[in-house]
Amino acid sequence: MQIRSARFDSGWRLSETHTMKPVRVRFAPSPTGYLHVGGARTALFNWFYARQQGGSFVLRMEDTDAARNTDAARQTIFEGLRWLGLDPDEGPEQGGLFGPYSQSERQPIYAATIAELKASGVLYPCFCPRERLASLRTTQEATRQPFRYDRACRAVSAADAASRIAAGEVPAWRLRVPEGKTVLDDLVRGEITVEHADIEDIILVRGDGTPIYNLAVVIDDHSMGITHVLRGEDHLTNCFKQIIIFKAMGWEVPRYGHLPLILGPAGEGKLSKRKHPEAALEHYQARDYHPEAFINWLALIGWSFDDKTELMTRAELVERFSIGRINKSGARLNIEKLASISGDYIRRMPLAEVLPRVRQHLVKAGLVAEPLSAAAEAQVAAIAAAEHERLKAFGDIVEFSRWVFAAQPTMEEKALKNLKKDAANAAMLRDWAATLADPLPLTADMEAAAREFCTARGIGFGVFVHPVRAALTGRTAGPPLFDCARILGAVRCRERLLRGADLAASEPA
RNA sequence: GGCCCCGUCGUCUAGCCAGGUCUAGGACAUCAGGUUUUCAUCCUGGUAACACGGGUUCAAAUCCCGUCGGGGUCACCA
Repeated sequence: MQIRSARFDSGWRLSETHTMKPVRVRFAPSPTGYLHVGGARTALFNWFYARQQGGSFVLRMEDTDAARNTDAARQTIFEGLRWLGLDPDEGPEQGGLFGPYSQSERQPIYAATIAELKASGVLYPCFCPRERLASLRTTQEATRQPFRYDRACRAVSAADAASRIAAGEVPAWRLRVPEGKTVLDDLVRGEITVEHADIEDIILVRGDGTPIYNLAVVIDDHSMGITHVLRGEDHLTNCFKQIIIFKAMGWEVPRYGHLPLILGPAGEGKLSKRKHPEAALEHYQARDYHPEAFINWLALIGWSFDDKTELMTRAELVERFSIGRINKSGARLNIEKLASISGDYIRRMPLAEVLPRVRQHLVKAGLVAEPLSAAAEAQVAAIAAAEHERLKAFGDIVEFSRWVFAAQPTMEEKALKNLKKDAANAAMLRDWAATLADPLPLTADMEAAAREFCTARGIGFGVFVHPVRAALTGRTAGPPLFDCARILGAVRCRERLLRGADLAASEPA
């Protein structure tokens, strides 16, 4: 099979692979304490590809930096992937033939390759003290030179090096970048060429003998049989160093595709958790957007199916995803679009499925306590039904329904205004309260009665509705008025109407 | 600063490889109108973009060059 870039889909250009080997892709996050949206999208695209190609989706923890590696951080990633519905075929939790799946446990695997690299001279020892490296950098910055190691230790002879090591010096080991250039045929960006003169002799092995990221990935990707690497564009410059290592070891280089970065809302650099809460997946999990909507939205950042189709099921996304249609330019997050899509998905759900999701949020927020009485269950069901079409995310229910659970509703300014708008409002509220039967009639009957009530008083329905809504909910927006009334029940309606009457009659502050 | 990547409505994008069918399509947002007791939903309609300059060509959003702008990366981090 021929090697070619698959930047464009043309039907007959079917191949994004260059071998007949089964596709093996990986998601290799670093447990930093949160799952970045960009990482989530990377995981998603890899998962799409694996599922579509009948390949394997491997999860690997890049936790060689022990300081940041905590169990909580790992759990955040596992839970994030679960929420997204991305099940790894192999990983720390599920194991597999190519384990272990955490770099911190793979040191023995690295040792052999490191020894081979040292023996072949691809790695050379660097005895430069950190202070020298630091001052070198400072000088280069000041003189506007490229910030690169000056390769001083390449001049140290093997014999010298051996004796210095014997004398107790502990060198770091650098990659001896060969002459020439490297051409990357990127799956999303096409051919990219970099001259080796522009590549630094980076440190690959620490003084303590452990490999640096750029070495560990190469060894892992090779030993795990990874065929395709889809990752963020921030790895593009690393890629050339990695390819050099692959070639030095005589290993087959996987196919690479570098995804465009997700930028801050103002287009200012990549999203960082410090500056943007929406950088972390937990942000979306907490509000609880519809997960299927979320992956739909995420898939649309940097990828598209055609010029029209946006709403797609998971199965459709798997079927339609193609690396060739991944964009090259960075994208900003459009959270409002997520809200729109999620609201769409939720509206299409049967109420019976919305109810438990919504219920769970009310419990979690402490608005209702488990176990719920039959009356409370009925009330929650009524709230869910009433707010269903307004939800952009399941967690929205909490703010939407606070007015129900408060002893008396908090009055919004506009609601208070509606209450005081007419001098006759206080009397109207009291009079209507007096007409209320317990239990309250069905909404249609209540409305009919209310309209008659208005006609009898010679007022328009609108004059009635706004103050009543204010008294009942303290808000100006919400479900149909009589639904609100029934959620509260006759007794609480009366209480609120009377209090509303008092507020309406009180002097403006 | 070196190297690398990118540049279509406010935002996400289709179109670019194989130049004409593009008076540039869709979605979100926004504006106006309709439905509605509010909000939401739903329906209708509108505003809004090929970064700039050259070149190639009968013809350029599409190809080439340059400029400008944005981003990434340059740790004994990942």
